[in-house]
Amino acid sequence: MIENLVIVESPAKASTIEKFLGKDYLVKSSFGHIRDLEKKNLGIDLEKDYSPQYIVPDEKKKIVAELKKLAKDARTVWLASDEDREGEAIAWHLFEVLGLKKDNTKRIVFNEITKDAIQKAIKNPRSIDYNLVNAQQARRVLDRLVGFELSPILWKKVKPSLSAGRVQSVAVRLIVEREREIHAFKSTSSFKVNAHFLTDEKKTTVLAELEDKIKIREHTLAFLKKCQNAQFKVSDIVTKPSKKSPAPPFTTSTLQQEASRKLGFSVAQTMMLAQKLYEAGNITYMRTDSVNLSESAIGMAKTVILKEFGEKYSFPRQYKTKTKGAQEAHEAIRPTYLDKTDIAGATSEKKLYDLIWKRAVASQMSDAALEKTTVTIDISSTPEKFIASGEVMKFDGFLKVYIESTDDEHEENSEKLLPPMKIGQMLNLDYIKATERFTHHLPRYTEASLVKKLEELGIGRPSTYAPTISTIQQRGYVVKEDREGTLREYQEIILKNQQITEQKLKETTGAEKAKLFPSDIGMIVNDFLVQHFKDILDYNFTASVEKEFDEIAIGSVKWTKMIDKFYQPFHKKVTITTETSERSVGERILGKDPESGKPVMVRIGRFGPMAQIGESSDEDKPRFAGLLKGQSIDTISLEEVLDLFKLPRVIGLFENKEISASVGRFGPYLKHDSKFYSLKPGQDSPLTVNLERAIEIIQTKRIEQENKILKTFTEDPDLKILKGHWGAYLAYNKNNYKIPKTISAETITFQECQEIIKNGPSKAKPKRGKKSK
DNA sequence: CAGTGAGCGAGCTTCCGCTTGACTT
Repeated sequence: MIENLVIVESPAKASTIEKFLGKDYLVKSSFGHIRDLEKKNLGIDLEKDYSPQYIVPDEKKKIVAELKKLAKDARTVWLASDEDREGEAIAWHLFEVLGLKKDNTKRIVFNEITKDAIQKAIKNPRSIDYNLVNAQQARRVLDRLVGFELSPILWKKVKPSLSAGRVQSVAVRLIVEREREIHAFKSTSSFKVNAHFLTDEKKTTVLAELEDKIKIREHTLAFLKKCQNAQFKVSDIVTKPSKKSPAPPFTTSTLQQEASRKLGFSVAQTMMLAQKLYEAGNITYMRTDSVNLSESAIGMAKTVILKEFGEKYSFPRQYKTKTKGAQEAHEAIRPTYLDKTDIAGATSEKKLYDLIWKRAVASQMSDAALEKTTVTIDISSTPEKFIASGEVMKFDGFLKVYIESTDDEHEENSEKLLPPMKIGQMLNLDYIKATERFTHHLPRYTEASLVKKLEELGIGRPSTYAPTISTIQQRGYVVKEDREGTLREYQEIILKNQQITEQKLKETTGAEKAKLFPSDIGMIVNDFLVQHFKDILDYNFTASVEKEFDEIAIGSVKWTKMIDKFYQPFHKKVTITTETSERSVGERILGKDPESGKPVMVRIGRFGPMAQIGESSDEDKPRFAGLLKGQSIDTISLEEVLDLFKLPRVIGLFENKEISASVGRFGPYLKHDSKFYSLKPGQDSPLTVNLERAIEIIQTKRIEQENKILKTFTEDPDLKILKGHWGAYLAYNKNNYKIPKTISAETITFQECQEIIKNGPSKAKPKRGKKSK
């Protein structure tokens, strides 16, 4: 007989709580939800008021059986799942599936894991909140209806196996629209004019910027001419105090952002490391939308700050969550023990822990006090003014520990220390430099900045940010890529020693690192969905249904009513779209082929993005060509398409044989002496690669091939021992054979090789990414 | 492996949110 059985959601949480509760309590974990809608079918009975058809999935059967057995023997069962919509539903599913009884089942909640909080919860049990449960059922059913009715339309109208959903489709939309904004963006340039002055002592320089940028070169030159014999006088000095406050401790989303900005971690990587830290007991729960810290954590932080930095640096504070739709079932992410500055583990874990520690500690520290000084400098020959600004830190406060990063890629930290100056003081001009600067488009999303945007829109939850980002990449809607920048020319005009000189310089622009780009399929699917299901793709759709879920949660709306109101018009739209909409292949007609006069178009074909000259109905067949990597249906020009039809292209002769370049099933390649040599997309293009470079590629590949060979045999020159990615293997007649571990690749004999060949080639790789049933 | 781009149609794909391992290569 067990006195008390407590069920929580996470096993790590279970073991912590067990310590607080003592031997009369057995604490177990449900490992999240224990049942869900049927996997294969819709799982919702549309004839019976949307009645959900729940099943316990196979992987949960074992844990359910165990909990059932324990619950039967327990005097009291405490359902201690999280205090939010999903947590309440978990408690209810447990109640139903385990066959619990009302009189000995108690529902308790706590949103911080401290002894006090848990004991207080035990003293204040309640019963299951069915309104909250119904809000969750509505959420679950709505997501299923949307996902399972939209996806099949895409299978019919675009491509099989695609998917759509309330969260993922909006995430893709953000990326598609940002990409189009970027393409529509026209950069303009203007001249930023910086003056470098010397103070009387000629020891320190003062950097000042002209108030307004100058649009064109001629005006810039005219301005510099005016400055040639001018005098420069300090006309005003304004000093203003300012302060900076620390950021709140981490939530899942802000942790993902900062780990990306400061440590370069992907969203998935951050979560995996945080999970490890959590399981080792080093940090609190890592999937949270709350910035709340427990009283004891605030106390611990104070002790640490007093000891490490002194009283001036301590400033305990409690933060309020501003995030849309936050459920706040947990604390913010923080070290479990704030006095622990270092942990055992891998370097990456240590780095992430350090970040979490700094952010949490800094959040409990004093504001930084700054003093901003703005100096206005008059020019005797013209009314324009130079402005020098500087910043002095009067007290570092939390900045001693932690500075939050931003996503701004073009940040210029011009705030510097200024030497002492007086109003009326004359300054000596060292030189003036006018540099041509360009406006830049909005940045492409990174994984982390996309998470930030989704959170702002109230779309998705801490537990789904990382999976959503991986889903939209897996479906091929979005790719994470680096892109090389292009060289751009800019002008610089300098006035020094009364002389004006001009020069042209070059800089790289538009380079991207680990950014999210939409694919052709991503754009086509997005356009299709936006066209036919505008309301669901609306950025405010989630926010508005969340409001309705809230109504259900307080009991003022019946959940099936809400679903019905949504589903009736939605389903009608699904039916109409299925019946009436065209197949969507993203076709764009670019113009006419100057040679034949036939129309030139691009679209998605059976094997991906392609270009076509002529209609399929024409007497002579249309001509086809695949698009190159990096080209997009959305943006490719007629010229670029016509270039594609120049392939295969003969480049020249090498060793008396022709080298030609083309694009095939596996990308661009060179062909020489009936051997193939892949071209790296982005590095060499089959349209432009020259003979010299082609020969270089062929010779490099030959050397690589040479190095791969570990051993050959005089008995049969076709039989080779090669060095592969996973070690040595045997190659013969275009088949590869695994060498048994009992035989060393170095001493293998010809006889042994023949033995291996007799046993047949190594099996083809099994299909990935699918769990067999 | 490297020329494709059509059509027929079996059987399959798919959502969002809670949670962790157990599996290859």
